[in-house]
Amino acid sequence: MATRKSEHLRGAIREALEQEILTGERQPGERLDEQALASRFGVSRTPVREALHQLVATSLVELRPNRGAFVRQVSLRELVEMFEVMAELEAMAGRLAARRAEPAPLARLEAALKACESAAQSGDADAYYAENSLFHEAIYDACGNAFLASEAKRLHQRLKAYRRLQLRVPKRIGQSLAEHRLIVSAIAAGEEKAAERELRKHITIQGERFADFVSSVQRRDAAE
Amino acid sequence: MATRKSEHLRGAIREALEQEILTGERQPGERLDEQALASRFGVSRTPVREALHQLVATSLVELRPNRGAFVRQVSLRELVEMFEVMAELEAMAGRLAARRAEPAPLARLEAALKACESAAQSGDADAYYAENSLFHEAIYDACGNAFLASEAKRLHQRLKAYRRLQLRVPKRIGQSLAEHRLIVSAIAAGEEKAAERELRKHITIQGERFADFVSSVQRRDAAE
DNA sequence: CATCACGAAATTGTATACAAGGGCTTTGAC
DNA sequence: GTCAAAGCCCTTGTATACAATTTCGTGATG
Repeated sequence: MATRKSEHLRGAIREALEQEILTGERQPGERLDEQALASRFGVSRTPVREALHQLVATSLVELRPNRGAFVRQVSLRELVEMFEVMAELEAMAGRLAARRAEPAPLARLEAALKACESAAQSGDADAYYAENSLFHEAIYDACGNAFLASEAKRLHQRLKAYRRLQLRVPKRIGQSLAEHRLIVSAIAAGEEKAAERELRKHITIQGERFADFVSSVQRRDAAE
Repeated sequence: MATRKSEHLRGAIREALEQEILTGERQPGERLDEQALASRFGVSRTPVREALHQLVATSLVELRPNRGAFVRQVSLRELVEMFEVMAELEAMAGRLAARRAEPAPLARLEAALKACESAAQSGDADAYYAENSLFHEAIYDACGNAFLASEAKRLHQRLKAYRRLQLRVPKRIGQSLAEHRLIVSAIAAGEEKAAERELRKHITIQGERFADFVSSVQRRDAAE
């Protein structure tokens, strides 16, 4: 999409900070100095403050009163909990999509699956990662519940950075793709229970793989 | 709870506006003038703006660029969708609570049920409404997933104003209470499926009753 | 030598001042 | 008489200035 020329400053700043936090460029617990950010972006403190407040709303940033803004520390436990909720929302979306099974969203879903297959064949993990996101969004959009779709996208977005890590696991892409195929055929066939079950499994596996990965890396972390 | 003396202005303003919107004192679509609010609260525009932005994050207020803030118009369709998601989250919380079934949260849940019974006997709809909220929060807290609990509370809060309406329906309180009893016994017995099923039904009924009520009242509304 | 208190510096929170953008009204032309 | 365009006014968006609170440093005292 084209970059809107009249986009407000706080929007641009929010996106920039969001990116930095999600990519891990900004370490959890790091303090975000308003003045420093202002001079870095070449603006005053006002839009920076507004951007930080928006990030607080998305739980990426924590705001201690009269202390400043800090990159929020997300514990392993909380991440596992988030994946658990994500699995439930995805399963619900899949069930509803199977129940409705309207032609147009279904066609988009199958197109997204094909795109995943292409990306998988090319062996490009980043490409598969991108197509994977679009595939899941296609499921949300097919569920016929716009509110559920927006909530699912919100949570998906929050888990984005973490989800990316576990695609590095060998053979995970092929396995993920096989699961995608099962999901699509269940939805297309209108099999609610199968769609729900397969999607729940799909996300739960991601969560477990991720938890294993993180706990093996961050073993040094103190138990909070 | 005691009012914290050092509470920031934007917090107080946010709560005040939130209250006014949820109680319907502020009509949907109504414009919220920054300057007017500032002079009304005896502060400058800055904290008012920050409060409005926070309300945007909770979807209570819509912000049209360079146009100002408006009380968000929630369509009947969107409300039905929100109740559908609420039902799923509550069902999930109930299932997890039944699975874990730890003594302390269970005791709090049973206490909340007793409080509902007392309020129902007194015939005070508002009191039952308040205890009902606490009962549902007790379920969230018993699920052992803090993230799910916070998300459920957030959505519960957003549906608060609408939920309140349909308690006016005669005999609904007694029926609600009976459903609560079924839910608690299922959770206490560790029957995951029963807890999930009863909670889903409980919320779905609320949603349907509410939809009936609204559509009978707002029949004049133009289809958007 | 440690601990507590006072003070100064720095940072957030709020107020005010300025700029920019959009809507509404009025006026002119067809 | 109607439609369109331009200008004024009001509003939001941003910058700067001020106030209040917190933290860290320094010194004095037990």
